[in-house]
Amino acid sequence: MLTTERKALIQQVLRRDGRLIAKSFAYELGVSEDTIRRDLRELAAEGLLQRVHGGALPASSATADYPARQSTASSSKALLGLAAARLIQPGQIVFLDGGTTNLQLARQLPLDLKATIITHSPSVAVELACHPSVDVELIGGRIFKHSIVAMGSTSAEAISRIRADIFFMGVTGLHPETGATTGNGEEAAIKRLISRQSGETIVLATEEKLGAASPYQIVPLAEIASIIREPGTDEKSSRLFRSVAIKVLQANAPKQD
Amino acid sequence: MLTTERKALIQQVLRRDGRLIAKSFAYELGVSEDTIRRDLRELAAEGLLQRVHGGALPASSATADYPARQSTASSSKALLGLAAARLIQPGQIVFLDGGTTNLQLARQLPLDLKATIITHSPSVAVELACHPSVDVELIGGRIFKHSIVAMGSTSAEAISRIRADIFFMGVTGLHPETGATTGNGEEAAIKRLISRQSGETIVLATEEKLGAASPYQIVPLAEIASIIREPGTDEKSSRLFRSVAIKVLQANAPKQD
DNA sequence: CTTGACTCTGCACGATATTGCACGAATTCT
DNA sequence: AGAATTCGTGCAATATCGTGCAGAGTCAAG
Repeated sequence: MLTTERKALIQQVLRRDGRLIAKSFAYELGVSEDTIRRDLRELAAEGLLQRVHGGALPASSATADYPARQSTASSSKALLGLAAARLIQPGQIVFLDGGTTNLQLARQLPLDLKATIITHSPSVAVELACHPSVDVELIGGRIFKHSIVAMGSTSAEAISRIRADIFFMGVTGLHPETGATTGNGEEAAIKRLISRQSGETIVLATEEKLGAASPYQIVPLAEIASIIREPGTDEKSSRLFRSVAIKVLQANAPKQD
Repeated sequence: MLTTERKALIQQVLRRDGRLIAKSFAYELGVSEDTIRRDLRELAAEGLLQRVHGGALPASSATADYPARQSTASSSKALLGLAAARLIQPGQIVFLDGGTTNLQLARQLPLDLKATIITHSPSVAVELACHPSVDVELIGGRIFKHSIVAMGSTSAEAISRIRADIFFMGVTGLHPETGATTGNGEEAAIKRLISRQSGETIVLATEEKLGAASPYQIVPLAEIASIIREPGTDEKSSRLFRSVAIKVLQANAPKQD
């Protein structure tokens, strides 16, 4: 049994079961617990999993991660959402990605907007169900619990039959060289597909995502039409993106209206 | 059971139910109350929940949202949901209809249940996204805003490719002569389709629906396997349904556990 | 072919974490 | 007020962890 092989297996088990018990896994593989523990320690050092007493959990498991992010839904995301919502023209077909920022966008849609919103996020669909005039088209598929969106072949097929005018894409990183990135390979593939089915792709980027990079590339920067950033973001990075012909729009500071 | 995992579970239950009883949760997990109390204390120290006598509540922010959910979830629907959740065997494929009663059902699924839940209700999908062990398959389609479920030809096509073991169907009327009925023709058609793709169809009926009829028939009584009714419902009507070979199960009255 | 450097693995052992129980204090219910 | 829970702490048993160390295997240079 190769070390690398074993480590791959560990990550596979984590993805499958969402947990790994050091003791039982060692027995299963016929190696000592020490070896497994060593593997776990090393993988944890690389940030590939979360080491806990007794075994390991996925790095950013569905168990702890999403709700934590949910609570970070700050007012800046609402501002981004509002700025994005204003870009939508009546009658357009808009694809809304999952994630808290896009959920904010859904919440900010003008109540008199007539448009078709397509989404693979059940949360966004629920949010829009009480909007009086937009049509909502839900993409089905297997629910990916980490980010609560539909994924898999069913989703991909449904998406491939649709052409949207705008895609508001959620990312976890946006970097001049690595482009738009996210933390999951399959997720990246789905986003890429949606992006290519859409007239233009717009990224809503909170400050911490600008200049950051995650493991999986969705698309290179060239395929992104615009970036909407928070007010107060460092102007330097914006210039960097503008230099590759991307529009960088700044969300307005809060105003009394 | 890893300690970290258990703590994550505690927070999940808190988000799901809005509260946690130390004693019953300890029993549910098969650990001592001391262990749970210790966890609660530690989580409280991190500000992740609010410790109260007998158990815990979500950390302040979410507390406000609990009474809201509590009110929409009348206790009788929760009871119906619980009774229904117990009918699901591990490994089964279950189709969950939309509606508040089925949302309750989703909320009541045992945390250790391994099954596949299919639904065309984004609300149910969101609710189940934080369930640790069920797979969730979302049916896409145009969102019908009145009942917040996906409908239309896309949904019908996706449904027709699936065979489920059980279908928990929401209805607005259940009458010995008109059968199961609902208020919208297209909705009735979709429910009928799901019912015919499923091994058995089970209706969760709150008291006001028994003996009532709505404009559109979904299926005749003969195609319904069981009805789950609230405790305290008039026994006469149950006999009527039993006479056409339908099992009528009664949800248990609340018990102290 | 031999030697030496290197890696991987399993074992030993002290350190640390977790758990369940006991018991008195605090809280809630009646 | 009195009974019944629930709570918190101390404690002992057990499980798990991390580290140092030695043997086995690998590989490349000599």
